[in-house]
Amino acid sequence: MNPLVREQILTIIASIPEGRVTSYGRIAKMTDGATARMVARALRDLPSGHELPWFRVVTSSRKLADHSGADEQRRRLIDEGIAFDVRGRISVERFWP
DNA sequence: CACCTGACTGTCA
DNA sequence: ATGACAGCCAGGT
Repeated sequence: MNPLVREQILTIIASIPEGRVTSYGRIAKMTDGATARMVARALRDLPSGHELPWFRVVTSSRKLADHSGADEQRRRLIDEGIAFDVRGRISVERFWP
């Protein structure tokens, strides 16, 4: 994918405040032409040891995306004060921007 | 080149 | 509310 767009995606994720989340689609719209799937791909391809708060990216339906790191993601979000309702959804007030 | 596969989404039954 | 589905499109086979 276009390296500039990739950089935009990572920069946006890096700026998500602690205790807040945002969706793949929202991030995509903030970039110059990326789609939600491209955001997902960019996250999947992250090297280990990076500093990005990847766990603050969730789906538009306010749930965690279906992937192998979902368990860790849930823990890390709970650790920073984000609550999940009985159906595994996050309150809209937690969304950023 | 054709076809398949997703860390997704908006729409609709 | 909930699930199915058609768009989506870069990468891999």
